[in-house]
Amino acid sequence: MAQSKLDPKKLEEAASKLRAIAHPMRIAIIDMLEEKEQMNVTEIYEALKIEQASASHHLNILKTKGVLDSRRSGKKTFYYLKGDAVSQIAECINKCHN
Amino acid sequence: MAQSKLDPKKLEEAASKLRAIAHPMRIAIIDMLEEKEQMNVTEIYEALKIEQASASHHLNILKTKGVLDSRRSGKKTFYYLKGDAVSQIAECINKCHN
DNA sequence: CAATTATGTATAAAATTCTGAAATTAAGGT
DNA sequence: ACCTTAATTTCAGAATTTTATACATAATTG
Repeated sequence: MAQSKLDPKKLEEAASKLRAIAHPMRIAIIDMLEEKEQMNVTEIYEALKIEQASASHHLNILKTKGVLDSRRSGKKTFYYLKGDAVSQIAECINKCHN
Repeated sequence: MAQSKLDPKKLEEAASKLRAIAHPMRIAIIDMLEEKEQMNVTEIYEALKIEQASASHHLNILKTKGVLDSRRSGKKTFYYLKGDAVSQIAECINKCHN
C-alpha cells in the first residue's frame, strides 16, 4: 500500500501552530513585533492592557510554537520574531486557503 | 503603520482546516481514498469499524473543509478526494513545520 | 528587598466527539 | 400508487477535552 502523504504527527504540529497563532492577543503581539523589532514583557502587557501573567502565557505559547524567541538582558526579557516564521506561516495559509 | 501579514480571518480558516484534518479517523478516511479513488459511506464505516452516523459526520467535515467532494448514485453517496487539496495541505505543512 | 518575569492552579467557557433517534432520499416489489 | 427496505443525513444530548482568564506564588536579577 502507498504510504500517506499526511504524516499525522506533522499535521498535528502544524495545526497546533496555526491554532495557537489564530488568537487576537497573539496576533496583536506579532503585529507589534513586526514594527518594534523587540519588546520586553512589561512593554507588551501595558500596550495591550492585559495582565502580566497573561502576556507571559501568550509569549510562551508563541515561543513554544517557534514564532518568537527571547533574550534576557538583566531583569528584562526581550521577545522578538524568530527568523522568517511569520512569512512562512503566511505562505502556508495561502497554500491552504483555496 | 504597516498592515499585518496575518489576516485573522484567513488564519482562522486555515487553522480550522488543518485542525479538522488532524484527526485519526479523518486521516484514515483520506488514506483510504488515496488508494480506492472513491467509496460510499457504508464501505467507509465498515472498514473503520465506527458508527455510520459518526462516519457521515467526519465525511461532512472533510467536505466542508474542501478536502472531499461527494457524488450521489442511487441510494449511495460516493466520496472522493477533491482536486489536489491533499497535496496542497502537504505543502502547507512543510512550509509551516520548521 | 524591589523589579521583572515565569509558573501553577482553579474556575469558567468553548469546542469536539460519540451515540441514538428521527428524518430524508432512492430503489424495488406487489 | 403503496409499502418496505437500504443508505445516508441530520438533530439532540451527554461526556470529554481544550482553551482562556484571573489570581496567587515562585524564581531570577540587580
